[in-house]
Amino acid sequence: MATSCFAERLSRHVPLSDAEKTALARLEENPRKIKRGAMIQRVNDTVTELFVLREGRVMSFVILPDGSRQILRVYFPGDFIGSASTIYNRSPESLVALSDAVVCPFDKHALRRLLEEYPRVAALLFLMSNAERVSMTDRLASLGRTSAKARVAAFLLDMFDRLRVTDENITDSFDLRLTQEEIGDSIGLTSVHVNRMIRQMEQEGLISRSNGRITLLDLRRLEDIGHYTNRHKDIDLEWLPVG
Amino acid sequence: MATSCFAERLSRHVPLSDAEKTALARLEENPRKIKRGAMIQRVNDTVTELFVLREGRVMSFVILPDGSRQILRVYFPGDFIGSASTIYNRSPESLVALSDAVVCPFDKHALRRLLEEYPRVAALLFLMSNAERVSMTDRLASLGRTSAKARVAAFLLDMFDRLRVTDENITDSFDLRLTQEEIGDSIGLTSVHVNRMIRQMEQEGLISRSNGRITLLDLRRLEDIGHYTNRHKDIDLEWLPVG
DNA sequence: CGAACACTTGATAAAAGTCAAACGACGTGG
DNA sequence: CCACGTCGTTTGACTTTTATCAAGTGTTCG
Repeated sequence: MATSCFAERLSRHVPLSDAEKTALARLEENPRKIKRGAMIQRVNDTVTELFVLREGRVMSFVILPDGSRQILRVYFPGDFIGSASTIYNRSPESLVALSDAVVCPFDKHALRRLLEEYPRVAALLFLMSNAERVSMTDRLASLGRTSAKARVAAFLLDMFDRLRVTDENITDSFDLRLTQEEIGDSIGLTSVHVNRMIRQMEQEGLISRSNGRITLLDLRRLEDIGHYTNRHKDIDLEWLPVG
Repeated sequence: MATSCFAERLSRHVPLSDAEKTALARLEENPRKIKRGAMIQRVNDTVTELFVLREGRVMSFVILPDGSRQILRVYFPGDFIGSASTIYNRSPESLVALSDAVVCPFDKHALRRLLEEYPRVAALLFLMSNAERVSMTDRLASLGRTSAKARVAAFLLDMFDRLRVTDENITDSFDLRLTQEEIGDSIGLTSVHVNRMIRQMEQEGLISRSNGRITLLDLRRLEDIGHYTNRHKDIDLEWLPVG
């Protein structure tokens, strides 16, 4: 059976049958290498493809008329990208590789056939979609109602916990590999202010940095400052149809 | 066949078979009247129910430790509420009725059975979930990267277009039925500042008000100010499995 | 080596928040 | 039926937060 990044991710939550795994692996039959900074999808493009991200990092974002950018989500290996194009003709967001990456594009009709044949996978994707929605609402509350420092703390914790889902080795430090400008564009701040907040948190002993690697020194206090809740702990897939 | 608010909404996008309509109607077998201000679901409650909103308005929100509130979404009749509880044991958000309302609660296992029996409905729900996600990202960009005035404009347009999906009569005015504080809590502003923006937009001839009813006088300019895109126009459900 | 890029820091400006008070509408109970 | 209380809106004075601008300091990579 072909390896599948996506199946591997999903099977962390719930056991998959071999048939399901094989079907999911078919989505990743066409890996494509992408250079850092390359555009994978442009806003308003007519889109018929979705992607599984196999390696590297990708972001989705929009550019407003005044030139400012809002990063909507940072994707990690195993993530499913571009579900918006199942329902809209034109892409509501752009996709750019944040690092050299490998993405596996597949036609949206391939996804449809998958959902028809494997109702359990369909339900699982529905659930993942709902989880992503909750993740969005968490960030919405962060942007709408918390201070700059709280947003930075929450953002770091979110990246940390998402990376930890797939990488067992992470205990208290991780490579963020985002510029301070990119962090700012994710949480609605300028790079200058992000810098001030990071610096302040470093001085307070909340985090430390060495060449791009971030260490979270006081998780408890960071969670408190960021009003952060780790949602991954509460996931319950008992709801899914039985295999 | 029993009437179903939800089926009616979905069939605006795509034709449903009678069997599908009947199945959807079963979700609404237990209508429950709710008084304005009543709590339907509390954050962190163990939840096993989802809802279809039949009449009135409901909001989902979170309260941060400092007491401030972020409204996550305002729901209108025909909306499907609480999909987060399919995947989380404890509700990540609270639900309160903004007006007297009628909601139809159903067990989350009833949803699962529906998805198993009607794969097309499953796909449709997946799509609706993706549409809601895009709606969230639009608001994220609004909160993260636009001015107070832009946020108010975008918010009004969003409510306007969402109400128009189900109410043919709306041409340029609508009953918002939200306090300025609620608007502020939706878009990350204080009620005082919302008031100033609304007042300013009124003086500039962008909108007008009379006892709670809002008239959008210059849609073009409002869309421009709010960097607003009406997503409803671009929906394409050709992707769905054939009936 | 040098150009490009990211980070850092200070001075100043703009946007939005806070506090406080008054106004108006509405509904309810005496 | 009117007085009063509650709730939402409006307005002004002042404060805080964050953005903007500008100039410097690394760092990396061709």
